[in-house]
Amino acid sequence: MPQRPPLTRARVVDAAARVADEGGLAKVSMRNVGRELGVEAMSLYHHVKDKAALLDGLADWIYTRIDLPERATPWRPAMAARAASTRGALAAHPWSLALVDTRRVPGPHVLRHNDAVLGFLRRDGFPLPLATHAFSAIDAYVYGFVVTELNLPFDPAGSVDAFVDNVSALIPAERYPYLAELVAAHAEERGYSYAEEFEYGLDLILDSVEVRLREAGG
Amino acid sequence: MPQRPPLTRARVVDAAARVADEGGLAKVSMRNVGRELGVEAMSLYHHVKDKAALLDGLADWIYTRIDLPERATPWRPAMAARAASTRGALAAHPWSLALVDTRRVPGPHVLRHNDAVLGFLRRDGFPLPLATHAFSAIDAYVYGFVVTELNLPFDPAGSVDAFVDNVSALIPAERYPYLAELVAAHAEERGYSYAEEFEYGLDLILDSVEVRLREAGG
DNA sequence: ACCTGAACACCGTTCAAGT
DNA sequence: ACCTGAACACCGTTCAAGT
Repeated sequence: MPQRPPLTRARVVDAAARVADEGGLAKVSMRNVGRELGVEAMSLYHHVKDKAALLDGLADWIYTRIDLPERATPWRPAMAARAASTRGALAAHPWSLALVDTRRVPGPHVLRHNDAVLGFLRRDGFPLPLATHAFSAIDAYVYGFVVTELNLPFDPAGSVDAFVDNVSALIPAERYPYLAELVAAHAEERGYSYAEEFEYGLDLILDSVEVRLREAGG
Repeated sequence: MPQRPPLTRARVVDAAARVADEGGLAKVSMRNVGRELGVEAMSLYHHVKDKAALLDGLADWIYTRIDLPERATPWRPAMAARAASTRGALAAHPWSLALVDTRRVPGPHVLRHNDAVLGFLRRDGFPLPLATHAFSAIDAYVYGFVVTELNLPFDPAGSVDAFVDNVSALIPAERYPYLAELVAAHAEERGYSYAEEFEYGLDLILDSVEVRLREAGG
């Protein structure tokens, strides 16, 4: 009786995702992923060509965590929901962004996702060029937002007090007057939320897309 | 007589940038950076705390390559120029994006840059909230655009023919009809340029920002 | 076909030792 | 104060050997 199910490429990639979730991308080594599966590192080479292929697998894996747009929804809330889902998945697995950066061969889940989004817009009346532009702009914005979000010098879910302490130590007002003004304003307002910031920027894009769609007679 | 100038933190970071430019981020090891400077790896530890600090230095270094907005320019072309300069710097040093992802402590050049941009908008009539929103949205878009640009399965500077060959092999039309349609359209048009795509998306954001600025009485 | 152990050429980092 | 060499605990990957 086999103590463990046989290795497959999918099981190897899943294990790598678990290792990355626990210890970050730096901990994803052939040896560590092997250990996660109760197997020697060298066994993995029967299922992935090399470590680069394993990372390609991880880059595709994250797309299994992103919802596809639902057929019945109008395009604007559908795109907003997709953007939120993408942001959530990338933020929940912070290692994934670094991979999206560097992988050059899109995996099957990436292709399926992109095809679905494009199809959704086309069936909802977008001319092909506008669908392309909108898709490209929204995706760029979402990726970039998560980059800056993960890169914040404070925990966005944390308290405003901690935020102020943390940042004002880094930002002397004499040297960076406008950044200091910004920090002070946020400290006063107390309601600053990065989630709101996300939606504000997304609406800037979607507003313009809506104008262009009307101009195109959609 | 000293054969080489004494090590400094700045010289160490410059050397690391050279190593990254030549061989990618993976080649940036303490040993390789040491070799670039004609010095043992262990000597670097007198100038940077550890490898993480060296990477922090690299993440700040890229901002020395990005132009600050010029005082006399109106906000819209100034923001467009800054976006283009940022995109150019990140694309010219592809390793830099992966670092912006993961570093949590902004360096002095990052702070100076952000302060300058914010100040530019404020002096040009932007209320603080709108300046913040615009800055955040533009930066997210630029970062994310470069992510997808570097991630393209073809060389954006290459020929359209190569692009079509490359992509259509990856994208069977039966499985990905909308992606296939997109590829076919681009192949026909022949003029597709990722530079135009960049500006189209940026204009989506800037158009909306302009509307908001007028509403705010700017 | 699938898994393994030893081996090779690398890592980051420590430490005691040199100047 | 600054640089070094040896050492330690890691890497990815190869290869010949096992089942």
